[in-house]
Amino acid sequence: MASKDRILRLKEETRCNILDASLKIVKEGGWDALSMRKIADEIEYTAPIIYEYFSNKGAILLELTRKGFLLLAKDLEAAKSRHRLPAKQLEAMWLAYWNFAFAEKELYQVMYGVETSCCEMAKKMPESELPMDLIWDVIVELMTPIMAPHVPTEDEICIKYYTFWSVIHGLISINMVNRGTSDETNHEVLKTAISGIIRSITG
Amino acid sequence: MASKDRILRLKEETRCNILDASLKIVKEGGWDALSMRKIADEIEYTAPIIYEYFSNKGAILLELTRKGFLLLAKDLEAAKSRHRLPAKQLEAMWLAYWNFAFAEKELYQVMYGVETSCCEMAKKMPESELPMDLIWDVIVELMTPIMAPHVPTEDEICIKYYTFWSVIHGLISINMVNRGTSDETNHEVLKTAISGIIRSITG
DNA sequence: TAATTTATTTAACACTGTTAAACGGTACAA
DNA sequence: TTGTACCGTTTAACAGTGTTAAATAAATTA
Repeated sequence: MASKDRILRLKEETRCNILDASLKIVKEGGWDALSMRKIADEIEYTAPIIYEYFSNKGAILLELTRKGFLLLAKDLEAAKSRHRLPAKQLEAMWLAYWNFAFAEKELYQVMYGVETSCCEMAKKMPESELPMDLIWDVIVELMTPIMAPHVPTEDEICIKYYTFWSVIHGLISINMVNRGTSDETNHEVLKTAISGIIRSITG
Repeated sequence: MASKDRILRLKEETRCNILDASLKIVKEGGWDALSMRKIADEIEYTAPIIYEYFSNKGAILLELTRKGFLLLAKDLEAAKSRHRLPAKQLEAMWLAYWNFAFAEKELYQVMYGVETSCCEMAKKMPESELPMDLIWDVIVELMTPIMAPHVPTEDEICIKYYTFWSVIHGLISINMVNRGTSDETNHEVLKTAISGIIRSITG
């Protein structure tokens, strides 16, 4: 009877090994590098054995995604527990969110659909800077008369531009990946965010 | 000699056809559905001739990406030209950016690395709502004492949450696809954005 | 020890991107 | 006209992918 337990324990262990091996491969070579045969190699089995533990490759990704959400939630709770004031708690939690994204980059990618393999492309393409240049100019125009005769520095413009871009691109990707909220909420977020940043420039 | 021109014109046309066929396939079945053989089917050729026009599949994606940036730039310029005041121009341009993302969803995805195939996963996973719930609670706590005895509505909380989330997730994904800036700028954007939204709550 | 169940692998299928070789036809020189 | 060089195109193949069914090895049970 005890042998049954031992076997079950072993099965649970190799299941865990599969997940660990997967994450290891992804961390070494990105999500494109993850294949069933490579996982099998890593755990010193052949590929079909994996299907005894996961119905398909997607089930592995799903399990890693779940682990990611649990880990993130743990970090958020820890951050919250370090403060008493809600304002301080919020600040700490979003900072923890930020840190998690880069500490567990691969998990964050699969959790929220951030594709990095396409980044090589736009890097060597001058056209990719066109949108930024166009908006950059208008931000400069908006800042200059206010601060006259002080000319805004690169950094000052940069911060404003990335604040704009982040909130809008963020809302877009959230909606594309997860179907965020209602259209009304989206436009409310958009409008108040944009006018808020503009106000922060014009005083 | 004119036949040379005709041939060159035909070559340019099939090159264009390849790009059109690719975009058509992607719009019908997503980026995963795009394969060299399907493109060949669409233009009524066999796969290897595509390599006469593009060195590899990546070159096709790159060309579509370039088209996307040009199209977006055109939209931004058009939006700008419709206003005179820089503040109004900025507002219109970011709205145009937003509209472009959904009008040319597939192009936006490849331009900025937005992965949608993973969205099926997190949908049926209760853990994916854990982070939101944790932060949601703190936002409620932050809003309640201010508006007392008025209890904040679902919508009011939602707007604040998504504003937070958008700017932070946006900044994260922008940095992951390697279009980000310096660490100092990042943290400046983060800190000012977070404290700005908190101030917009606490008055 | 023999039979049966379980664990694991081998082989295969249908895909993928990509390349080399073969084929068909056209253009041009002898 | 014939031969040859070229060009466009296809066929065949390779290595890789996820996945499944069948064959085999190992362990357990009778």
